[in-house]
Parts: sequence; C-alpha cells; structure tokens
Amino acid sequence: MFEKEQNFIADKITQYLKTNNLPEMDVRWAWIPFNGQWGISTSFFQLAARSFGAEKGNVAQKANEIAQGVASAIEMPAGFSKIAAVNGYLNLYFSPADYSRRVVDEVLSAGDDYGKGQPLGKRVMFEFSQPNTHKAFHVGHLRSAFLGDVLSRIAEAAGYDVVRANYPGDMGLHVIKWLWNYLKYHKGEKPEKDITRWMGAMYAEANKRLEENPDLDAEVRAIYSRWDKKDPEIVNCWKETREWSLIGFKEMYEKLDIKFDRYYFNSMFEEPGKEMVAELINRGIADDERPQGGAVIVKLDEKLGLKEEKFRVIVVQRSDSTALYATEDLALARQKFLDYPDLERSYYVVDVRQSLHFTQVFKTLEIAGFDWATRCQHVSYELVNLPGNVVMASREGTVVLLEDLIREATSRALEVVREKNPDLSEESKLKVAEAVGLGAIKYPMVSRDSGKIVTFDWETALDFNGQAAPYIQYAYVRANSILKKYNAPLPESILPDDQLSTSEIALIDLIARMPGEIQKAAKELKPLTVSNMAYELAKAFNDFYGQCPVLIAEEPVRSARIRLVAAAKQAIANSLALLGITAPQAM
RNA sequence: GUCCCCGUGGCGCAAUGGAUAGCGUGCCGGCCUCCGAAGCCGUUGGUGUGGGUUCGAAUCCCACCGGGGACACCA
Repeated sequence: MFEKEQNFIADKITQYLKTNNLPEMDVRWAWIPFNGQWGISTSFFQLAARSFGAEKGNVAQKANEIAQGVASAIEMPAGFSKIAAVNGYLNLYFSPADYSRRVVDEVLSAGDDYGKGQPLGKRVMFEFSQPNTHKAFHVGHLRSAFLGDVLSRIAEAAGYDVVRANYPGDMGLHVIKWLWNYLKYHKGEKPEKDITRWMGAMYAEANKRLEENPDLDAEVRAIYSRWDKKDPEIVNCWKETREWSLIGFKEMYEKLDIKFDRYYFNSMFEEPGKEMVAELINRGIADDERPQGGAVIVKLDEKLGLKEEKFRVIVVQRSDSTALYATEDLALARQKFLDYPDLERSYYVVDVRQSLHFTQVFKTLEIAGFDWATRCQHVSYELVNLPGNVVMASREGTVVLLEDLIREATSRALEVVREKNPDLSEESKLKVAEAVGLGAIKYPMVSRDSGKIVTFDWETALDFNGQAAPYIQYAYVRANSILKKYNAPLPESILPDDQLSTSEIALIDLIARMPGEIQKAAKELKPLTVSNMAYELAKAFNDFYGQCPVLIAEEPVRSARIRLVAAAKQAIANSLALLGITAPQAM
C-alpha cells in the first residue's frame, strides 16, 4: 500500500550509502513487530557486518550508527509521522489517520476481491481427495480434501488459474474383494440411503470373510483375472456399483462445498500405463524380469549411477502383468500435461506415507525424458489419527465416518443455537448449525502445519470455543449486527482522528497485511497462514468491539468506526471464504 | 540397516534467520442498566540434550535422546 514511498526511501538509503562510502544493500521491508507501534522497518545488521570486511568490529553499534545516519539524512514522505533509528533498525511510523483511511477505503472499494492478487496468467493443478470407491469415506480422508480445496482457493486468490482434479481409486484389489463379496452374497441388492456407509460396510464384510477363511482368496483372484479379461458380468457390475459410490461422494463434496473441474479415474490408466511401461522396457529404462518370474522394475539408483541407495527400485508392473498404482501414476502424470500443456505445476496432495512412491514415479518420468516431470510435486501431509496414535483404517474398523461426524457436529451446533438465539426461525437455526458444525470440523484440519499429525477426538472436534471457526464466525456476526442496527448507507470516506486507539490500530494493521499473507500462503503452500490470519482478524475485531463503542460514539469518530466495522466484516468474510467456511449473518 | 517427518508452558498449537517467543485450552479470579457473554480482562507457566555456523538461531549444520512413518509387485 506504500510501494511508492518504500521505493522512494530505498533510493534515499542507497544514495546515503554511496555518499558515505558504505557497501550497497538490498532494502527489504518488514512490519514493525511490536504491539501499538505502527509502520515498516528495515535492518542494517547485514550491511554493518559486511562493512567491516575481514576485520572484527561491533556490528550492533555500527548498524545503529548507519540507521541513525540514514534517519537524519532523509526527509519524511507524506503519510508517515516519524522516522527513527532503533537498535540498528530504521523504523518508519505511519501517520495513523492517513493510513487507516487508505486501508479502509481500499477494502470497501474492493469488496469481495480485497486481498486477491492480480491475475498471473499461470496455471497450476491440484490433485486431491482421491477417495476409494467401494469403501467408506472417513475423517482421515478429510485432510486431503480440505487441504487441496483450501490450497486451490488460496492459489486462485493469489492470481493463478487453478485446475482442481480428483482421482478416485475405482479399481484395485479392494474393489475386486468388494465385487466378490457382492456377487457371492448380495447379488441384486441396492443401497437405499446412506450409500457410502453401505458401501463401506460391504467392504468391511468382505475383509472379514476373507480373514476368517483364507481359502476364499482363490475366488477373489479368479474375479481379478475375469476383470482383466473384461468379462462383461464383472465389468457391468463394477460400473453399476462404482456409480453408487460416486453418487455418495458427490453428495458429500456438495455438503462440504468442495468442487472439482476434472475427474481422473484410476481405471482409465491401466492400459495407457502398461503401454508406457512397454516403452520403458524397449528403451532399456525398465527391466522386465517377468520371464524369470519377477516383475517389471526400474532400478533408479543404478540408472542414475548412484553408489548409495536413494531412490531404490520401483515396481512399475506386476509379475502377472496387471497394473499397479505406479503403472497408472505414470500415465496419469502424462495425461495431465496432455490436457493442460501450459501447467506450471502439477501438485499431488497425498499423505506423507507416499513420499517415496512419488519421488520414484517422478524420477522415472524424468529419466524417460519428459520435460514436464520436474513440474510434478508431491504436497504431503501427516495423517489424522485416533487417540493413542491409532491409524484410521476401514479394514480394521477403526474409523470415524464423515457422515457421523457431520451429523454430530451439526446437531451439537443446533443445540447451542437454540440456547443462544431462540428467536431465529427454525430454518435459520438449521442453516447456522450447518455452517458452524462444518466450520468447526474444517478449521482444525487446515490450521495445523501439514507436517503434524492431527489427533481426532470427539471432545476437541465438538468444542466450539477458543481458536476455532465459530469464534471467527461470531466476530463476523457481531460486525454484521452493528451494521444492521446502523441501517443506512455507509458514510463517505473520512479522515479519522489521529488519536486512534491501539485496538483500532491493531485491527487496521491486520486488515492491511491480508494481501501479503495470501501471497505468502500460496507461495509456501501453507493454508495455516490464512487460517491464522482469519483468527487474528476475528480476535482483533473482538478486542475492538469491547473497547470502542461505535453507534453511540460522537461524530466524526462514529462515521470512521462504522466504516472500519464494514471493512473488518469484509476482511473476515474474505478470509473465511478462502477457508471454504460459511459466514452466517446471525448465529 | 537406509531415508523422511515431528519434539516450544500440564495439554493442543503459532512464530519471512531479526527487535520483547505469540495463541487456545485447563486452573484460579473478575466483567452483561453501551452496539450479541459462542465474547472480554487478569493470574500462572515454555524452545529435548550437546556442539557448530552467524552481528543475530525455536528456525540452518552435525551428533545424541525421544516419538511417528516409508523402504520390490498395497493403494
């Protein structure tokens, strides 16, 4: 917001350094990190250290000398109130009235677009969610879904063209097992409602039967080879039952407000994958050990001439010639770039256990000479576990089903709404409960560093207080409530009193940082940056709310504060939108 | 055995290599005759260990300790 002034001062600094025979420096601005101090700063430590060359010297003292020299040598640009040298830093303090007006005006004129960056003309793809058909959808699957969704929203806001891709696992051993169980024991049955739960239960049943009687494995293998020969009964049954899962998934995505531009199916890549493997064999990249009873493999370390093991060996096709995940991933990666040749980055939002798998796949593609191979990137995240570090596994039955969590969270939220706001219509109460319940589920998944395991427990998941989505939603509702009472068009832009309170300053400061935080989140692929920002905004607003009366304030303070409330409301709404969390008008 | 990730108050988490390490929760105490108490204020308490790099380290490097994960036909 002060680019011109920043560059102006940077030029002045460069000039000063030149006339004083000091080394050049790259002026980088940062926010002054203290509460109640408002402005930007740059430090001179690096410069001071370099100015000594090989000699020793007191860097801190020198840095401060330079800062002081600069501070006294440059004149203050408009919009600032003070320039000072502090402990080796040059601090430029904003003129509060000017600055706050600038920020508030900008937010109000940009509206829903506030915080977004200019279009970059660059396209990226996020592949995420990858649910397995014929299986349950549980809380462990939520992290990829939410992470991918929020990363997509952030990248879009930062100015990228984003392709959201889903890659359902619609074929594999799990599906074959399911089909076996269905054809043998449930032929002709159809799910009435709660489709995903029914599909998951059937899968668990299949596993139980196979565990109790391992002799049945032969029947499962028979189904697999019938599938491979495209036996019409198997193929048709697969098509029909797969559709049931997909219908269930679509319902869930709709509820979670997650959209996809493109569906790639696992099953689409069996044949193309095998063709690519055949080519790899022809070109001497893959070794075909099938004649000796082995599989088709790529000895990555050997091909790269590495002495120590790093990429190891990847199996790209089974010894019985069926496709496995790696086979399909080769073809999928290629397909993405055939569909979108200008893709700058192809992200795979998949859990951390598959890190090696993806480095192997991408390396294989690189060795094969695909120039886009280095544009593929695995975005890994840690698991969602149950207390005691128990992994959620549909086979073990240690899962919390998504539909159960949603039902529980919304009914719990409904209870609270009834208690807090009995005057709302029943319909509004239900809507609020859904917004609050879903927000509460989502927030913890995107407000934690991806590298950290999330432990799911009901108590925490259903706790709506503190650093959680409902807190942010509540701040939004309060802002909205003030504006509703005000009930008139916003006042004209106004230069507020210079005596802004610290809570007003803190709030405006956070709002002003929003565009930078969004860019940072997109660059670092860190949704947590945005969820933190949303929370900080809400906190700052709640603080302001407690300290600064709005409607009963004297003019012109009243008008300035009303505009600030509107700006804060907009900023909170925009940050919630980036998280895919609904901002209710009342709650 | 090799490789990857994590270690910050009792618990759960933040912190572009930068100035005074922030929050939530829990415990205790306070605040609704001013706009919504799903809120606010106050109190308590912390960077696993040992080296190194740097003007400056929770952050980078090395070793160790503790926890989790991946390592040829699962997805």
